Amino acid sequence: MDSRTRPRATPAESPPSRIERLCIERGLKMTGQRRLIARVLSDAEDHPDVEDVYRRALALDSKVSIATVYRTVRLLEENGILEKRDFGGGRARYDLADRGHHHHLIDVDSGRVIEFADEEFEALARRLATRLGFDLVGQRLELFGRRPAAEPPRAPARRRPSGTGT
Amino acid sequence: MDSRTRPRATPAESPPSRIERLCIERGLKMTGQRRLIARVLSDAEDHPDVEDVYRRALALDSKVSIATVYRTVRLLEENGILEKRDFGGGRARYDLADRGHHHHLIDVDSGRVIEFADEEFEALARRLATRLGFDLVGQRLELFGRRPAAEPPRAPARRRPSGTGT
DNA sequence: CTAAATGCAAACGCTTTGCTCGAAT
DNA sequence: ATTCGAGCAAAGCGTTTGCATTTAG
Repeated sequence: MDSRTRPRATPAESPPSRIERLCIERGLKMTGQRRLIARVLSDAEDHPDVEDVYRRALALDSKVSIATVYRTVRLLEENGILEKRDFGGGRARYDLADRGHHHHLIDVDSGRVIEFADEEFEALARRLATRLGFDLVGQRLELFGRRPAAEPPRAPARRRPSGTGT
Repeated sequence: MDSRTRPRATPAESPPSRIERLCIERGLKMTGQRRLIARVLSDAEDHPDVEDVYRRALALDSKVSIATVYRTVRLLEENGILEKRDFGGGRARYDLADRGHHHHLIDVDSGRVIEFADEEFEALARRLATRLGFDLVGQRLELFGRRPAAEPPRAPARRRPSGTGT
């Protein structure tokens, strides 16, 4: 609230994040909190859920409400900037849309998420849809895996494995 | 409450449903409502959500609470009798576990769900996991498709397309 | 200046749970 | 008789929304 945080005075503060640029391109009104959220998401290398984004945003500048994060994340999704993912467990996760088509392998022991893409799978998916009499308009592939027993899994990680991904 | 509904007097009422048999095998206590829910699920050829099950159960005998449906469905899942599916949209859907490994194609216009299985995909999934350094312990494949424009889709069916599937 | 975004708290939809009463074994 | 299930209503969790205030363009 005082001078230390310096809300949004100098626009030359820091270079616009990738998402911020995309927002401007699309003519979205850029508020301080949108810029903040845009940065958090641009910098994210994982698949944060809304609360992750909220926490990281607070850590950077502190003055966003979770409602705004929800609204912004939805706005970005509607504008094709973000993609909403559903890995089960209630929370929605997000990642940049322009990272291209990819799927996920979830390490069931650590909760870590690995991205991958595969041509062969794309082709197979299309073939399967066709065989069933449909045009493929979307797909979702998730693999759940476990590292082959090298060391005994120390922490089965129950609630909220989130966080680290990639 | 009165004689019309005849709660659970004669055990010879009707032959036990498949799920009821499985429950008995596993030594689960069989109450009237469990028998009822077991029948609804055994007869279901689609992927009902809890409320579907609840409604169908009420239609058959009327005297179950939705809490019991939730509890029973969870019990059955924990006993490997049911599988919980998440097709997005908040509601969990269920189907018999012993229908074997299969995947789903969701008709995005009608919400209808088509099941299919594919050897080639299974093999590919295993290969992908291996390539990433994991043992495959689970997978989820969903295709979203649209019938090639033969007739214009009459009802885009937004909320709760549920119901018919297969 | 005007339309739109934010914050806050209340509302929401699905699911779970605490507690008491009733039923299954 | 004893243990476990059922019913009901309240609570929980992630997400959305109404409304008054602030802000971007």
